[in-house]
Amino acid sequence: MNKTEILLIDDEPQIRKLLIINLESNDYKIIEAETGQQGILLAANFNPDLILLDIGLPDKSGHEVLKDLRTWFHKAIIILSVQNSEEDIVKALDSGASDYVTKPFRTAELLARIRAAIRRNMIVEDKNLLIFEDLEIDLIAKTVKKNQEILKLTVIEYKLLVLFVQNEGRVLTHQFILKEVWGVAYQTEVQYLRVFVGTLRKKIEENPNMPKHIITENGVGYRFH
Amino acid sequence: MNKTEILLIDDEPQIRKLLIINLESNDYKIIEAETGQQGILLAANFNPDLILLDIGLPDKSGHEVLKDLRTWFHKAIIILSVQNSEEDIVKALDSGASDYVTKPFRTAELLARIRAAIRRNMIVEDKNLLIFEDLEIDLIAKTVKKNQEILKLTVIEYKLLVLFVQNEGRVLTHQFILKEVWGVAYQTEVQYLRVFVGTLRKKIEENPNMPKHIITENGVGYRFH
DNA sequence: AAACCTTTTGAGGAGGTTGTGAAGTTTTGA
DNA sequence: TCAAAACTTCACAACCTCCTCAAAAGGTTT
Repeated sequence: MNKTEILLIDDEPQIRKLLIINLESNDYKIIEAETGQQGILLAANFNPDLILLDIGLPDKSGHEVLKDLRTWFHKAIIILSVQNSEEDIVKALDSGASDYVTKPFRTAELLARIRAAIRRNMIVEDKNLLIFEDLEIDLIAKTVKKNQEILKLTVIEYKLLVLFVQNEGRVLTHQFILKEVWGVAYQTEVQYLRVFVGTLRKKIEENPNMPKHIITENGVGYRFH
Repeated sequence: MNKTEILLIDDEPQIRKLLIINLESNDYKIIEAETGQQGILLAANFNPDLILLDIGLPDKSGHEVLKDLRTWFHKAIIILSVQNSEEDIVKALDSGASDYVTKPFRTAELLARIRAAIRRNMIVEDKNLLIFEDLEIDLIAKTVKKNQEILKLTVIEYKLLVLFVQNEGRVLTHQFILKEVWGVAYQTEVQYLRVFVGTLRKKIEENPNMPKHIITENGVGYRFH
């Protein structure tokens, strides 16, 4: 039988040790990471059932790691933190954290929250490889292929495409896209969007004049199909 | 528009009041229950998107209410409690609670946990589709299909159609439609409406001369069927 | 049935939106 | 550090949407 895998991202060895003892005795398989960078890498390789993420990491803010993971990792992520500030909790939950537990935590409660989070996982199937006819987007490897050939996309082009494919069929307003890709401060810069939709179409569309993937919704925004 | 509905089961009036003010200002619709029995009844009637359940209820232990609800209610249930005992938390989570928040709670955190729980609901939830014979309107994706083919509607045409379908069977006066679609200042511009009903019919009707969806109510307005 | 009012339909133009090439500016990577 | 790549900004042509007007068709009332 396959054990449930948990990826533990935390820089403090003593905390890791404590958690590993507890988790292993509850029949979980643990993968350890000391840094956010390493954590992201291991998450991609092992595709664990749950991630325990310490928000106070040395290399990268835990919040950034969380956002990064959430672009393609759809299973449970529980935040561990010495921070108990409301702001931090709200930020983490709104970035897609499944739960937020403050250190020092009570072991039985943490285990119960892990069980609850894993129970909810069941429903979510992960979709890390998205295929649309001639297009193939691998969210883990962060690569895009058109007819089996790898395309070279810039950072913004890639973000834009991921936003589109994750909202396939839905009409996305200019403002929404700008907010998601560039940030809240850029919500009025519709021209950026036009330029980048143009370059993206040139790369992903068979015939950029007659786009079949990125459809213009006049006066509103765009829709991906 | 459809607001997210939250069922609040708590016997303390002042807590209810506090929560209702906060939740309503965040655009949720609240249903109140004072007892567990009443809560179960209202949950069955309203099928809310989330339940906030006080574990310390007078009539029935909250744990029993939780178990009862979970036999058929599969959306989010967040436990509120003055109890902070680990045993209680573990018990609630293992009985199927989505989250456990101790009183006194911090409002922003509770709101974030509510958002997180509702976000997870979404995955299971079916989409908001309106179907009228050959017509299919997806209010979330903002797309309209006729015989499975996506139609290209302008902003005004779409607004007009949504207004019609949301008032199916009802006679809508010219003034009402103009007010809703164009704004209060346009209530006398009946001609706008006539022209747009014309273009909309061309797009959605099988035979625009013999419309079966948008029916003219002479001298009054239109009716959708 | 005639007169009057309401609705449908089509054409055309004003004004706004979109796409695109190219010129600046900043960032990235060797 | 420098060159290349990526991003931002601009200008303008092409396009689309909405409104206007007018004529024709359809309904209602006397």
